[in-house]
Amino acid sequence: MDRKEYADLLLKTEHDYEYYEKKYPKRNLKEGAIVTRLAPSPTGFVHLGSLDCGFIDRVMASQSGGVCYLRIEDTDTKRTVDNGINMIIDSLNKFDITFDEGVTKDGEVGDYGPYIQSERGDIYKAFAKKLIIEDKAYPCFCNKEDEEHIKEIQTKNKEQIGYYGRWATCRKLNMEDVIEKINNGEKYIIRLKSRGNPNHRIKFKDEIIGKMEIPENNLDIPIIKSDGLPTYHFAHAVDDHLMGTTHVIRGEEWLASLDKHIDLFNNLGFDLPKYAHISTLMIDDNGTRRKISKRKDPWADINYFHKEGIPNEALVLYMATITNSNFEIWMNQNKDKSYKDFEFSFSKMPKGGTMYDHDKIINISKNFISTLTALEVYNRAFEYAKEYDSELLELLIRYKDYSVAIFNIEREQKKPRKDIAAFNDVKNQIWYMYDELYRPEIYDWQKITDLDDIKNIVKTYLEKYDVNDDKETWFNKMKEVAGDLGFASEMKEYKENPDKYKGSIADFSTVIRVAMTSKSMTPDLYDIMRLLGKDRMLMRLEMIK
RNA sequence: GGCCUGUUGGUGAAGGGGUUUAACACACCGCCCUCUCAAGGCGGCAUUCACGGGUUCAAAUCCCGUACAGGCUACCA
Repeated sequence: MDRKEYADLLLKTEHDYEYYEKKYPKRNLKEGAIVTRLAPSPTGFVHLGSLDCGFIDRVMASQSGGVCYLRIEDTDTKRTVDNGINMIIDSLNKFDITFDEGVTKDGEVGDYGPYIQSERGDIYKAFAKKLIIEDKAYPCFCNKEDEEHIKEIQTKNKEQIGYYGRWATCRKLNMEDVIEKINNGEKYIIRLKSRGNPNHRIKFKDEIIGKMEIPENNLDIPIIKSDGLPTYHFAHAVDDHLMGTTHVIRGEEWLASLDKHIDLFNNLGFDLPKYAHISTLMIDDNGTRRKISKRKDPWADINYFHKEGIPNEALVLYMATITNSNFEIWMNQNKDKSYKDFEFSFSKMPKGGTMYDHDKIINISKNFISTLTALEVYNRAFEYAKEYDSELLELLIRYKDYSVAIFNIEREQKKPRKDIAAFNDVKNQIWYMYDELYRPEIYDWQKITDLDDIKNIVKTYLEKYDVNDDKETWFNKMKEVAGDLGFASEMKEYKENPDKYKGSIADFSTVIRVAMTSKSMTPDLYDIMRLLGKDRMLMRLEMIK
């Protein structure tokens, strides 16, 4: 039996690797264009880290005039979830991450498919066969127990752990042994026959981390599992070669397997793509840093931000901010531009580990919302309420114009109000504007706490108040009434002689503000009063008790 | 244990031999403006870049060691 027949016996394939090499031609790219890919597993949720990676894939491909495609890595059949693929596509789309090629909701786009790994079984096997024929791979019949046993001895002897060299017993099997075992129906996997020597060091340059040196791989890593599907490492080498990926952008946790990937690319005779290992998103957990996890950190799932009412755009801006530290400075100088106009670079991406900063996201969100028009805020609040707050939704529907007017207070101007940090905060900011939710409240920290005094102040003022007053008149009337009732109408006068007065104009207006809104912190009182109207204010006066 | 990576203020971080009396942002604290708050303006907030040694006229920046942190060490990705 020659090696070709031997390989055929080990792995049945429809085509050989030459067929696939021919089927997928080299890409025609313009100078400097890069090809990136996002390769998530359809496990039923999208990790914040995947979003970050997808953001970088998209942005780096776009700005170079290249291609960014979506590949689905579902070789772990135990973890794949129904509809997981659509979920990934939908989620990513919301964050402005779209793909030029690969898996879409209506089938696949592009010349390098299939883009779903579970549908590429024949391709992986064809390349594994190539390795077997060239004596660079071999079948292994060891089971879990055998490997555990090896590991135990290795640990005791303080030797390198793993399947390699003299420990790799199946490596020594000759063709006859193998054929006999197969005829006996024994299960097997295919392993790489590594010729690496860990005493040799490979010089390598990562696009982000820069120069580094790692020992050569000498482990006979599995490339085809017993279920016939490839391991991540093997699929990575075959796919990224065939699909023409120029830049493999992935999480830092993969850095440790780089030696294996280099070994694989060399043995397969493929050119090594460029690598960019992006730093892991970390969280400060009681003083120690750790990788964010979906179990412990709710925000690891990007749906969390939707529930919080944080706009997708804000999260994208946060991604941009942590991707290149100089982005934030640029953005502040180019407020009218899109993040897509910024030129991101690998060299400015963080090394090591990026701290997840929720305060920063809130701040970005607050600034972003402040740039929206009143109607946009209304629409977004509406969408949010539709899912999470039926009480607010009802009010927004019943009083649409009124609500838009509320959102418009101090909004559409050069320096807009920045009170809404996220849409889950909307009700907390404006509830008192709706009679349905309004509850009167008087606070003991107020300068004036006597109920009769308060009622008298509000009543006297409301008698003079006219909804049609312009702002200046409005304020002059307030000063006038304040003066009549023994308050200082000018702050300066009050500061000079505080004992002469019952309080300042500020104290006076606080009485009105609290009596009308039951809050001490509100937007512009003039606008609020115009929206409430005299009748409703008189009603609120009656409610004081 | 082994291998890889990192360590700059309250926080995220910029800076990779002299232009750093260490950028910027967030947070915090003052003051100003002001009908309140928010916003805005002004100012404060690291005598110092984990520690020890070395190279150099000169180090946060280069080299070595130590400590600490993280990642990987699956027929998971």
